[in-house]
Amino acid sequence: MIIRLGYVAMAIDLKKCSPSKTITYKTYKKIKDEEVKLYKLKKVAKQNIINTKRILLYNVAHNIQVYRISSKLIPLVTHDDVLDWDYVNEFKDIYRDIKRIIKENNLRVSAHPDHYTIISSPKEDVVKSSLQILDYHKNIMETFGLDCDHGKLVLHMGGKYGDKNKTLNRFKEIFSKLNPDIKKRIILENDDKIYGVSDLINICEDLSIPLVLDVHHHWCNNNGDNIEDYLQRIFDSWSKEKLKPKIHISSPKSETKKRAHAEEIEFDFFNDFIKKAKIIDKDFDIMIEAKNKNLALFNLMNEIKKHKEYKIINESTFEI
DNA sequence: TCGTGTCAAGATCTT
DNA sequence: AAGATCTTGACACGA
Repeated sequence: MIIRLGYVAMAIDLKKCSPSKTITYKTYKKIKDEEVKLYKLKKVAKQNIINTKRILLYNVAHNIQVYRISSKLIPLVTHDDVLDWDYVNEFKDIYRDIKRIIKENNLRVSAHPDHYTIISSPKEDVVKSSLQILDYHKNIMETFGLDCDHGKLVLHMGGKYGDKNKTLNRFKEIFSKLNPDIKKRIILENDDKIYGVSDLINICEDLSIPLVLDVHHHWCNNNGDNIEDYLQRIFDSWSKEKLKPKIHISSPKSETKKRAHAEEIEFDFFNDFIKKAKIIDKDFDIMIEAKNKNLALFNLMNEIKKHKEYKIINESTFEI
């Protein structure tokens, strides 16, 4: 069983390389001149995209193939009353480089629209803005040269709104009406409070949506279910599209802050899951969601090295 | 330049 | 009905 590790958004040891810089909405609104507004937006966006390219090159240098881009590449793009500009055609040359890096190195690049993107909300305006956010992410995936099979968008189900089943049905209805270019990209992740694996697996099977298992979320919110009873179905939810499954992992921050993400990945927590996945014995990828980002990935690999049953393949990949 | 408070978002819990 | 809380990296601003 071969497993690759990846990380989210930032490479901590790359200095001055944030892909998530922004201007606050409040500050933006204070600017009077339209040209100045546009200049600011473009300047920040360009830097974020260039930094994303730098991070991708860093990943290639460190043999990391699994990566999630920042959800804030283009500042304020999802605000309704912020100037509309052509962020797709503006930086064609940088996108071309990024496309090439991804393709030549066969990188698995995904995106996770922030948790305010909720298409199952009963509020029409929340759904409307969520669709705009999804459209933006689809555009970015396209500029990065990632088609529907490769550039996936991770979403959560959303709130409870008093009735889980009604919410699930609303999701189904809106999902069925989505633009196919967006619909085919959506994958669903279990959350840490409301929708657990057992809530999502049926709808994922019904609608052919891959289920992204978040091991930490399942630990927080599991309805008494053991993950080993669901793993086969979870992995199978990716098979229809012939995709390698991907899961998320993080460690609880502390006894009192169980849901928050810790700086690092605790080996025992990780190892415990790997042992359960070994029963299925299918290759998959793991997205590390730790505060220390790529450094947590390296530190985890260092821990893994100490254990005989793991065979190290490169800086981010091992076999068990 | 440093540290501290503020910012964005939606849902839900608390007052 | 209004406010606090959750979450996150980074802005904004005063010292």
